[in-house]
Amino acid sequence: MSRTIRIKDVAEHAGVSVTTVSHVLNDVPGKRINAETRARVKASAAALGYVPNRVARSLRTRRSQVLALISDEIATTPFAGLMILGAQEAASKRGWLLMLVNTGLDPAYEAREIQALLQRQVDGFLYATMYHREVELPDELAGLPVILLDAVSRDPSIPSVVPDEVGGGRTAVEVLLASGHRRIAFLNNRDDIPASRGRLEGYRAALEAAGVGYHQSLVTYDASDSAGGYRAAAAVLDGTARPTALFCFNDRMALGAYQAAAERGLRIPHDLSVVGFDNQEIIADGLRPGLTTVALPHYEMGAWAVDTLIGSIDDNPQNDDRAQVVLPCPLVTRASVTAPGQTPG
Amino acid sequence: MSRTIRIKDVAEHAGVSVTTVSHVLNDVPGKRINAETRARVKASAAALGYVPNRVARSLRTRRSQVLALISDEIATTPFAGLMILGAQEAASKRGWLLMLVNTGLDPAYEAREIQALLQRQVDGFLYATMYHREVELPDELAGLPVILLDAVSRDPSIPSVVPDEVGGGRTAVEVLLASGHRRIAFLNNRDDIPASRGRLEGYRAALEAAGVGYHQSLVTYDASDSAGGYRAAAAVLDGTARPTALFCFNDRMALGAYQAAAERGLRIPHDLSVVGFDNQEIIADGLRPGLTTVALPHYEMGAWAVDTLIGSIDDNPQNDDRAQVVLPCPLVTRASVTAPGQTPG
DNA sequence: CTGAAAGCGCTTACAG
DNA sequence: CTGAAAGCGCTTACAG
Repeated sequence: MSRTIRIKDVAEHAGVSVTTVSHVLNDVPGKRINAETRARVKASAAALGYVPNRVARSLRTRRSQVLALISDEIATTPFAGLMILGAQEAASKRGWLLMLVNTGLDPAYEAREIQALLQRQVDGFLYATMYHREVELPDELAGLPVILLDAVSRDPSIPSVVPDEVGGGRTAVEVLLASGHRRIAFLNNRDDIPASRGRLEGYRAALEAAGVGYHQSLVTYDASDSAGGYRAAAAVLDGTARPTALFCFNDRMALGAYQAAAERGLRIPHDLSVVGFDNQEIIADGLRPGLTTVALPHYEMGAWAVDTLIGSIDDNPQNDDRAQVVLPCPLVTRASVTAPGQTPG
Repeated sequence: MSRTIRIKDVAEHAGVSVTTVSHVLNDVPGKRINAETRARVKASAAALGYVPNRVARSLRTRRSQVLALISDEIATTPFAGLMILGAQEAASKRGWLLMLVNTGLDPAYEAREIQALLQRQVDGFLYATMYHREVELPDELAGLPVILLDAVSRDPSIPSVVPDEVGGGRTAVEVLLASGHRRIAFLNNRDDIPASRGRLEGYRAALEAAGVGYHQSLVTYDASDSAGGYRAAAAVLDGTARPTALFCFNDRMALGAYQAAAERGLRIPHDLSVVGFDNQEIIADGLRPGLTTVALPHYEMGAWAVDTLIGSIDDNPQNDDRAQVVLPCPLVTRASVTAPGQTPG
């Protein structure tokens, strides 16, 4: 283990002061430094293998250049990865680092974790939930730089980014309408959450815009998993006026709907078109035929949150960017949608 | 913003020296401090809302109490969450924090990220891959405290933790054998990776231990996704001597196998038993019937790696714990296995 | 049992 | 264009 090289060592090696070394290595603006000196300092730093000690710098500047991502349940959804990845890459691009903390929905534990983060002089916080939820910001975070990620607060002054559920619902139904479907069932999630409310609103809006009547009997509510989708699809498929297409609250429900359709000898997409939501590759790509679905902008939300958060920390403490932002949910076309058959049930 | 409280403020408030404050707040062992003084210091710290500055402490002690988790592709598998969660919770339990970094399999980028971590004085590294792989430790990490997570090095001196693929394969086949199956096909992954080699070895070992002959014709190789499973299952199911049970390399292949079985009018488990691998809830729980499968110990590997890494950092620099460790893959029983039918094909 | 003081490795007014 | 020096908030020999 070679002993660690300090800025002082570089200064001595280059025959300049530590001030000068600091200035050139940090490219401090407004400091006019002789080109030859500058080159010499850089050469010395390289020769000695100098690695700046950022914790010393942090102590002095009171800035750590690290962000904390606090999430309720990192592991419960496969989406976590994309959101974290978006945040991490955005941070990395700007030379920031990301700490990760999981609260497990326990407020006392959460408070302790935030305390630990604060002790490390973390500069800002991403408060994330693993599905679009309404949350209250924990007291410990009040007044600090924070952005809600895939979550929204009732307090509109707290910046947040969430998916455009309404737009996504519209998109899903529009692709079905465009293929000629008129009897489109919506297999909704029975939980009263932003996603179920928003997607239903999008469903209605799309129908209305196309001049297609809205029928309550075509909307069912069940658990947002495969079993729920199976039950909901069975109910709607066995009803009196069978729909020609299904818009499923999410891909897991679509998985169940595929099973219900198969049991009834209905072939997708010829006998029944299906659109999902979430774009969970493992399902949407794994199903036969591939599931046309609406993607959630997890990567984009993570990246947006970090960019905005760093911006508000770097630029001005009170940034005007702070707002409740909504990101679009794009359609991912696979093979589960086609025109309705000649002889609808 | 109230101005920040330093240890000096606590000392003045309590009427003692900063040395004493530091000693009582850190419970420095071997320091006998008057109980009354101790109480007074604690009361002052609480009254002032003192929050120790860990970066100052880090600068002084050269220890950050933060670990870095470097992974190749955080977002590519749904497992990432559990491994990260295991690592994060283990770290948190000991008062450590976790930084997260993604390399995207780009060595130049990886080198830069490691550099950034080093500048922050990170104490140790978890080098993780998102599926069990053989890796070479990047040069930048050589000589530093590091543990390979779900990855193994050819260099046995580099500690690592991976799943027991062989044991998992055995377990999967044993449950089938115990139900009375003798013609068990193995739908293997065609990639030459530790998982495919290990699970095949487990398959053979289980057959041999049961006195059941190994037939090459019952082992197929295909892509490790749903389409691959579909093709592999179709091939084996349409063959001359149809198996009564399928052991699938992973749950995604099992998903494809379910589809192939359904198309052939084969009911699971009555006409065909199926065992998967990975325990991807979204598939294993979403399928009808639920898929009996073998779980990968992602949470446990993450926690083990952190515990061991912190242990080796805290205790002795050169710990004897360093070894290549293998963790068991437990069976998760659902509903896809039963005794073979009276009239096997 | 308690304290004065050095020092961790930086940045940054300030001076020249 | 360059440098001497203070100070960020801690910990820790060392002394008493």
